[in-house]
Amino acid sequence: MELTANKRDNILDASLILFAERGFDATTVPMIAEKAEVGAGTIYRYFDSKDALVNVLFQEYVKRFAAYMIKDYPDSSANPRSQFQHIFYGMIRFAKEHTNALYFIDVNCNARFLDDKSREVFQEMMAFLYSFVDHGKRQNIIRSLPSEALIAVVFGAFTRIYGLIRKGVIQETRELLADIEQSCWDAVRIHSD
Amino acid sequence: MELTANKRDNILDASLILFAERGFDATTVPMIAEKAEVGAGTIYRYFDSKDALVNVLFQEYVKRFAAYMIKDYPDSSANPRSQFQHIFYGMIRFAKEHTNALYFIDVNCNARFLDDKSREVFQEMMAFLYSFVDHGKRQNIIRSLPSEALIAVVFGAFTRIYGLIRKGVIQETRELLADIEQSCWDAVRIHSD
Amino acid sequence: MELTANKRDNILDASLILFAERGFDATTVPMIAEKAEVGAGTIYRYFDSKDALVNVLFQEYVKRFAAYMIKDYPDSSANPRSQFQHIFYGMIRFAKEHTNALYFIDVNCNARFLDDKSREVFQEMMAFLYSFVDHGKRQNIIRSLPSEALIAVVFGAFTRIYGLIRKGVIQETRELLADIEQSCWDAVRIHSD
Amino acid sequence: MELTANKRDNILDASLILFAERGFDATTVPMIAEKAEVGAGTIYRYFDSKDALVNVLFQEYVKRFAAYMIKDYPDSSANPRSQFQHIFYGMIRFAKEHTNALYFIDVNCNARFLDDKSREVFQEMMAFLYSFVDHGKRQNIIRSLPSEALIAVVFGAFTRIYGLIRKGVIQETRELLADIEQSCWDAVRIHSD
DNA sequence: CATGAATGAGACTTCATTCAT
DNA sequence: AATGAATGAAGTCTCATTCAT
Repeated sequence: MELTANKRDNILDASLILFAERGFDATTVPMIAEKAEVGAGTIYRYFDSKDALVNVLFQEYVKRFAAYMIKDYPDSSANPRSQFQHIFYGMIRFAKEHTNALYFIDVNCNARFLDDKSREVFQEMMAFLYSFVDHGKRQNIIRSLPSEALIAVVFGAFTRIYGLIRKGVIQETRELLADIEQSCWDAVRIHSD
Repeated sequence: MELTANKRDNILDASLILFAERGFDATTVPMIAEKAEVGAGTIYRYFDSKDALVNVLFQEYVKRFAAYMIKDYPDSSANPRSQFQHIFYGMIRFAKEHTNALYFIDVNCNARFLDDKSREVFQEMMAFLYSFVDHGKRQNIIRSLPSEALIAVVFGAFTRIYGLIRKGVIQETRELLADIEQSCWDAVRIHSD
Repeated sequence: MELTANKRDNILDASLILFAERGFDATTVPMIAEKAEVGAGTIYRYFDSKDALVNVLFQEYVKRFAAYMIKDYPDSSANPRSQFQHIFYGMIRFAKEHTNALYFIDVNCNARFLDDKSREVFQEMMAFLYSFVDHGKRQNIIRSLPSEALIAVVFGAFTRIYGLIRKGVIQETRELLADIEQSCWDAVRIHSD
Repeated sequence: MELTANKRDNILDASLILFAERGFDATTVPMIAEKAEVGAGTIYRYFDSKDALVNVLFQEYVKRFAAYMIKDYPDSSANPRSQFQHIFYGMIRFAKEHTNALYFIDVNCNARFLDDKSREVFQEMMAFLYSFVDHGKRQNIIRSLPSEALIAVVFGAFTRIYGLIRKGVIQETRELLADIEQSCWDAVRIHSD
């Protein structure tokens, strides 16, 4: 009868689009229901509350995002430049496939509606990035700024860029992405000149 | 009667703090009234609606932000490096004095509740940045990426950094800010090495 | 297949417990289904609606209650004292075997969800009690108060007592029940002293 | 502008009528609002929730009920007969002035929605009745049945009678009330014959 | 027959806005 | 001019009932 995999996924997909477009508070449960093509009550068969829904969504995508970056990550013997490239292209792949998700994570990673589990999952992902930055700093290849700041610079720049792509302001070409990658690397690395 | 400048400013100040802390939709008019120490009805003497209030707030701070960057801006004969520095330290001065405002502008610059006037004011500010970037690109000093992308990188990085400062994660020292400025410049400039 | 008599009885049993514990409006159909160990939809194979269910339940137990009192009832030549005793011990037997039912009937005998049939069945039972009271009043053995009032006194006292027993506040001993019976008889009979 | 004392009282009055007529769960907040002639939202200016409202109502009337019985209560040197009469006529006065309240207290004194405070207030009232019963039992004037049972008999009978009066089934005359009082006293006293 | 996922009407509650004071 | 009590539209969530399996 249903062509789509299942209703739970429809609800999550619809939520992601709406939360990214309008924000959590401006998105109503009936809006989600309509876009997911389910009854409003159905949402409560899959999620305890609107809050629970947004937390599940956050956790699922943060985990997936982490997976994109961690998969095939060069081991610690690799040089930070190639590690950075790996991470950055993982971010790009994730952003390409889940454009709204990246924006959603970025905007809401400090939201008051996130529960402990969500914060924990987010911190785990950040921990991975901290370890990369620390490694690069120890090798005198990455600037000796606070790790949080370095990550913020790259993450902030990257999500902004994908915001522009999402809105169609700029075109996502292989060349552009390579340039942005270089630009971000230049922002965090130590320059010899 | 009142010792404070006036009620209108109290309302704007209270709104800014709450909108930055909780977001527009999660902030209620009575919350604003309480923090502003006025009656809820009083807010409607100064602003037509909650929407009108947030638009006035947005416009006032965008204008002020622009003013910080534009004031004493080196003329077009100056080199892009010093222009960038001027702009960046203008952003820093604004962020120092109006921490919440910067975050508020950043998060809401695409919000659905902004009216035409707000979008226009924001675009005016952006236009100033475009002109700077274009100038630098013509001189082969700034990378030949889309201007929107270059601005996004700097703005994204900068607001993220101030988010961390606002939350107390990192300390705002003269040294840190200089390093961040250099980092952002390295992100947009063309490298000779 | 099933060891229990049948699903219809399971549903009625579960309903009785829940309606007595929580009341009709605070009992949900899924609650009944769970306690009856049937699917929620199954309830609608046996009863047209939640309202129909509660009416069937009410009617079945009122009829059974009446049967307990009427069975072996001393004929009209018997004296009212022994008739009263018969009725009272019928009530006790019913209450012992269907504690929840007595409370359920008592609380809901004027409920808005009862249909005409239920009211009729209840009135039939009351008619039997009226005839007993009238008989006793004609013999100057029962007080010349309105029959409704006399029945209310005994019924009110009795159900309250069984409420206490149900909750475990007092112990149901043969002696206590005899005392209560005497107490209730003293409430309705004419005293010679 | 308003002729009625105030809206809070209107809300409590309307609630009492509806809770008595339909029960707590079958009464909706808009129903209360309509009967109280206030907006639905107004109810929440005076009470935190529907639950809070019903608890306030319960406590207020239980306290008032206790006051009716306790006022001018004959001291412990008085005989139990006159004490009983005092209590009973206190109940009658309360029931006359607050017919719905008595029924409401009676039906809901074990309701799941009552909070600790409500149960406490109710127990305080019951404690007064226990002390009367115990006093009478010590003097061999009241039957040596559990105090809970004796109170239940009188309370059960009395509320049932007032239920009939409320519904207009029987007329509330001075004579009837005197007879009922005697009847209830006969139910609890020790008989010499 | 039996099930339980799905539904949507309607419940409780919040909050932007009005208006009598 | 300033207030805050009052409002009711609209939000989140529940649950009696249906129906495809």
